[in-house]
Amino acid sequence: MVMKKQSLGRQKIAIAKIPKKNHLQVTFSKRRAGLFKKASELCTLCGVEVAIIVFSPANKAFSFGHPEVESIMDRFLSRNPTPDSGTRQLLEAHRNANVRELNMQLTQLLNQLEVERKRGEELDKIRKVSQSQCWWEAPIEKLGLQELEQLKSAMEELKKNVTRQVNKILVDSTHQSPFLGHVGAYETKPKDLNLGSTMSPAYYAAGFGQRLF
Amino acid sequence: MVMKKQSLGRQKIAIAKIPKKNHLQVTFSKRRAGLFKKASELCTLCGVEVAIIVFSPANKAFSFGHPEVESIMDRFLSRNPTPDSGTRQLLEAHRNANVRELNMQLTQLLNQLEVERKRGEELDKIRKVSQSQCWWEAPIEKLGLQELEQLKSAMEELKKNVTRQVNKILVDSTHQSPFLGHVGAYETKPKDLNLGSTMSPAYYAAGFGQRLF
DNA sequence: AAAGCTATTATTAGCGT
DNA sequence: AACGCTAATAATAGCTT
Repeated sequence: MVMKKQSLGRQKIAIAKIPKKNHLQVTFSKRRAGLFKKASELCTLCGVEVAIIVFSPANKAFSFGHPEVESIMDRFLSRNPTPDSGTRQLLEAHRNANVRELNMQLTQLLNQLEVERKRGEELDKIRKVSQSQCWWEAPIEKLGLQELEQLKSAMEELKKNVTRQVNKILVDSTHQSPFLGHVGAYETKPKDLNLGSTMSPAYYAAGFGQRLF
Repeated sequence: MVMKKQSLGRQKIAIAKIPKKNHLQVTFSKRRAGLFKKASELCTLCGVEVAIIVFSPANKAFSFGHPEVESIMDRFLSRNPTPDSGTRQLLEAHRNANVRELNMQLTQLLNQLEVERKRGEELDKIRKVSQSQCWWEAPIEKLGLQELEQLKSAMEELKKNVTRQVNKILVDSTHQSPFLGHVGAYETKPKDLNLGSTMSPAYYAAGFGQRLF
């Protein structure tokens, strides 16, 4: 009796938009729940206030709030005077700082991308060369007459070279001259995206508010 | 020499308010970062909008927003009874146009980078295989004695095959086999490596709002 | 406080149902 | 679409620096 493996288990995924609609929906639901759970734990563990608003792919609003989304938003907004008050310049400066930061990340990424692209091309080239050098590996029956004769003489030449080389090494080896080729490895440094942060106080535990429109 | 175990690693904790102040602060920072990261991933994976506001134990406000905390809050509030901000959103939108643009580029680049990285890995793998299959392609000076002798006998065998084949074709051609009349370009069909690389068309990016008051 | 380091626990991707 | 399962990845508690 053959038991097939039930599942490969969790697979690594790239953080990029999920193309398949239904798959995306499932992931959205699961991860939204996970996010709200994390928020809830943060509230309980640290006694802080958290509000989250999520607009789903179907444009529906989901919210989490402890103790209340609205009160937290109000508090937040009251600390963020509408951009016609005196703090505007501060916010402006801050925003500019963000822009600068983003620009830096952008530049860094462009450089990285260039490196990776070059590397990709390099490897493409290697692959191409390797394939063109290996054309005679194809079934011999497929070769044309001219090619076969070319191959034949190439073979004979190569055989001579090889024989010569073998003899050379046999001679050299009596003189103990070993050497090894070394292939350098590439090193990439993906540089983590930096999560920004700041601060504030509060208490209590979590509740899930879900709104469907 | 006795090495004491460096750490017990992660320990299970109950989800209840952490009593030790400094410990709580550390946990708050770490988990807040984790929460924002999760939110960012949700944004990217599902192309949705998320806003988070957290008031820290020290009463400081931290926020995460994609694309912008304010715009999401406005959208949320406009669906709920609290209409007091109407024209602000437009100003905000304009003000943040370039930030959004940068964020988009950033995400696009991140996605591209991921694809290129994958492609690089793929080709690395191929190269490795290719090298192990084609070790004899390396400069002949780098080959070891054993490899050279292997190569030599392979060459001899190949030469025999080639000679035999050439003769066969010569004989056939006297019988006017029409197949071999032309010596055209040899066509390889290397079976293009199919990199399933549909790029996601750049969706928004996570913006990290950072406020210091 | 902030950053690094594991040993662990927690989350979740890809399946079935 | 929601739930269960499980192998695997990801997050992080408790330390050290």
